[in-house]
Amino acid sequence: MQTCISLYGINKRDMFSKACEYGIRASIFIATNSSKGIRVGIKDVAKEIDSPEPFTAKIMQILTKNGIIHSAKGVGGGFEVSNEAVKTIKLIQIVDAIDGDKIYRGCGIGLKECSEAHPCPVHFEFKKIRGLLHEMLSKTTLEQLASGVKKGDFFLKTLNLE
Amino acid sequence: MQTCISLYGINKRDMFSKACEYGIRASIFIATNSSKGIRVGIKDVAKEIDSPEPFTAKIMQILTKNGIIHSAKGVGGGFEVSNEAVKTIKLIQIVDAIDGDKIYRGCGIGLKECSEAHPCPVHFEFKKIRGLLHEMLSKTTLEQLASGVKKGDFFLKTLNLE
DNA sequence: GCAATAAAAGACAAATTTATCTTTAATTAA
DNA sequence: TTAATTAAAGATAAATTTGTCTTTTATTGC
Repeated sequence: MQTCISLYGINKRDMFSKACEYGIRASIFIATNSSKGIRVGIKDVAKEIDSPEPFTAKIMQILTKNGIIHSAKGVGGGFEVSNEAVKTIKLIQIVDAIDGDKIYRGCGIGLKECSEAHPCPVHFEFKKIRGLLHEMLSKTTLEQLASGVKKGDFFLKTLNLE
Repeated sequence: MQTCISLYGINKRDMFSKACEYGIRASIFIATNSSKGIRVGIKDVAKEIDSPEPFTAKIMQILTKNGIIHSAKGVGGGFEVSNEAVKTIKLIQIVDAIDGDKIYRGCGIGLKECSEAHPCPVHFEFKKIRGLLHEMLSKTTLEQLASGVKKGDFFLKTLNLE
């Protein structure tokens, strides 16, 4: 008979949604190719970032509508990020477009109204974390991330997929 | 005709799952009462933290199984946290039991393997955020949170629930 | 023991997120 | 102008998370 300690995570929750994770990885991959003047198709994207193709296509549509990436139909078409855009696009724009801003603005324990005047019990500690997250997302450009991948310092998928 | 900038969040995502938010709020509420020697029933809990009663009951079961709160059936029964437990139980135990540890351990953009040796593009920046989150969750005790609520410094629900 | 109380457990349903498939529209090249 | 290519759009399906309801089990007071 055991006292039953720790059943571990009924939910297996990441910081960002799957859609957002794919969106970030895809944007970076597209950016690395755009700098070489190469447009990439949805097949390449899904293959390179190890994501389900049709779902990834949907996310590409959202990113395109939000002006984060550009798409071209037809022969030789595909996705790209302009040389100017890659410098100005920030990670936060991708997150906002897919997961919204609650992760770095909302209350940690879900209160609709949570402020200095009416704080939840974790408000002041969470403020620091949200602040750091917000700062990081606002500062990081697609170019920074893409250049690291191009140099081979960073990776967009695991080598041995299980 | 408009260029269509920012559709905003196809997902509306919080830092923690609803289940986890309810679990934290409920635990704090129970703790504030236990310190006064009062057991609270599921009805009181749901009412006080403004959550759906049956769903909250499920979460209470998880917290009970994980030894975070204690439950007593029958007349005069309900939920409580012992005076010793309230001092030792950390926020991280509630998060682990419900959302698991990926939020403060997993890769920010969903790589199965992401480490110093094989880092994703946001690895080093995310490490700081995850670290701060982990530190905060590990340090914060139920007692700290409950005492703030008892003193009236912190709140577990909004005043005007539209 | 019996009734009342209250949580546990299990089955089920709704909503959201993730994933897939098919059809349509746009573009290019011949 | 036609065929090939490629993303967009729309419909649908599966999985997960959230939420509800009913039945069972344990405890208390009488």
